Amino acid sequence: METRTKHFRKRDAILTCLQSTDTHPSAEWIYENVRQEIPDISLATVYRNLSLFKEQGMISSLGTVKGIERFDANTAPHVHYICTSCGDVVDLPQITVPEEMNSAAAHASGGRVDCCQLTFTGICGNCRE
Amino acid sequence: METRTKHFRKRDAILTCLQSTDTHPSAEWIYENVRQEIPDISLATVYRNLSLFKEQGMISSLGTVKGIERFDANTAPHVHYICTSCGDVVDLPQITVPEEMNSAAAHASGGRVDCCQLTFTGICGNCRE
DNA sequence: TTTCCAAATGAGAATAATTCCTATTGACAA
DNA sequence: TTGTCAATAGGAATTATTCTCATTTGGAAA
Repeated sequence: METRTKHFRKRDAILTCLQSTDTHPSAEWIYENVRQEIPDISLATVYRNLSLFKEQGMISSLGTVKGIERFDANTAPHVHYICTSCGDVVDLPQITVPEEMNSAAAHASGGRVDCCQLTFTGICGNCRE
Repeated sequence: METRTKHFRKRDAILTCLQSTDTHPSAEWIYENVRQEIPDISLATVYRNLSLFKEQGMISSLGTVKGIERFDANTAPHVHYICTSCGDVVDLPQITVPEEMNSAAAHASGGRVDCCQLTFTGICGNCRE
């Protein structure tokens, strides 16, 4: 654990919170959680720092689920399963996108490929009862 | 071309507009385009019918690009390339997700898989100059 | 034709996620 | 202590999308 001054306590708390969950949370969720330890944190700070982290490539975003952006501390390429009923997101580490698909995509698009997202959607086991 | 009564002229125009482009447009874009032929159409009608079409499975949504939802008349599974600079979306029909990945995802998640989305992001040829 | 009904719509208000603005605070250097 | 600058809180502003409701429309019954 690096020695950070009080100046960054909140910023660190936001990152730590995201890193310590596998729920791919929203900004609001992170806000509520960090608030448990740091009651005077502001939602704007959460948004500000999340977009800062994202810019720096320290975290990634899954895009929006039901209109709300979801974040992920895992920046390595991996596959997601999203339940369209409850909105839960889980990783599917068993499945990987073959490397040659990336170069195929770069070739086919004529552009540079920075990232690849494979997402399955459906109804999860819980929601089907 | 099915015989629809005049009652559905605007609804049809929205669907036709989406079907006649490969730009994966936003609601706003569709609104502006349909407005060329039908000046008194309202943005609410565009949103209303797009979500109706989506519910009925007649169209699909790519999710949001830069915070704006993008639609697609092609409901068959296919791969997209999104430029993070200009926001353009193109299809990559050359690339397909092997069928066995779907069943693997269903098995790994323990849920039902309804759809699978593979999206590559990067900087397109135009934006790199 | 005239009347009636339900679906479709327009216009603008309402909502909600996200971003912006400004005054304040903490850390550090001079 | 004083000056500076980054980080922040709090709330206002923004903006895509949805909602409300009065109105229009086309079609079918009378």
